[in-house]
Amino acid sequence: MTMNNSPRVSLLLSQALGLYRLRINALLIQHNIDLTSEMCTVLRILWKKEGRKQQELADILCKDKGSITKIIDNLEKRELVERVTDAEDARNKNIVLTAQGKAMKKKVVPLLDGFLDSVIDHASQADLEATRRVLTGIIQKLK
Amino acid sequence: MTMNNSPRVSLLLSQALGLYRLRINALLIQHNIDLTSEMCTVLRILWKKEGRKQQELADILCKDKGSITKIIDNLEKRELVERVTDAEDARNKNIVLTAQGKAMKKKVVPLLDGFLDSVIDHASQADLEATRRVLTGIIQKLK
DNA sequence: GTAAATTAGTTGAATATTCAACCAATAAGC
DNA sequence: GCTTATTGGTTGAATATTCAACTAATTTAC
Repeated sequence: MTMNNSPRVSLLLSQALGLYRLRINALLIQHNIDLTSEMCTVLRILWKKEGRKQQELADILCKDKGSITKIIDNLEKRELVERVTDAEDARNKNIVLTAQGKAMKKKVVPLLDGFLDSVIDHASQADLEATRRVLTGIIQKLK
Repeated sequence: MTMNNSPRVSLLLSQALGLYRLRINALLIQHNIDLTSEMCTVLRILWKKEGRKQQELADILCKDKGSITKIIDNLEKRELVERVTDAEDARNKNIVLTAQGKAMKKKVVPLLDGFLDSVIDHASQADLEATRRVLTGIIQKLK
């Protein structure tokens, strides 16, 4: 008789992501940064390339556009980004960074990168590659 | 010069889990099952071993006890579980399944298991083991 | 044995998420 | 050129999540 006691990948995903959010939010509060894990994820995309429209952000993050509307609301409330209606196509709103939003990058990126690296420093490169391969496959399949 | 374009594991996690929830919720609606992905996760634990207390559920799922309170509220509203105050220690509430809650197992488990297996059927056993190893390590580290 | 500390659960506020319904702007079809 | 379809964004309802403050029950310390 063969036993399969491996926990479901989906369960591990849910546990790991929940803990990530928890620790990242605590880390941000600890450094007096008024942001959440999710707001940082959106900001990181904008820090790479500013002026993306909301639907692009939703596509990149595999989220509903309504979700993005509310995160942008919260970022705008903190005066880190602004919505700029596209001159070419007035349906689009391009999200641009304010000076404050740009300045935040220097504080947040090193902090989060350091943390995120430390979380996976126990794993071998081969295992990390396998993990990325599996997760990417899952994402492709579900998208 | 070496380039590292690997996406962050944390980002892949967030994308994959979001898509899982999306597809599972759609699958449940499609089969006229009035449950969410999260409710199923809690039910699956109870189907394995009934009568757990809320704090145990929170520990297993790495969630805040407030989260569990609300999921149990929703399961109770659907008359699938009941809170039974422990006779030994009146602080604990043991969550037991109703007849309906037990019956639901036959419908939900094969459906979800089939789906969850299909999502990872593209991956090799070795890659899946590596993925479980990495995720388990992350969970240990963050807990 | 009573006071203090701990543990289990609930509640309300803030954020996140999806969905469906909606509005506005643009694109396609005829 | 109009009508229709599509696309981008917002909104409100329902659920999920955490946190901090709270209540109630039990345990620990003296």
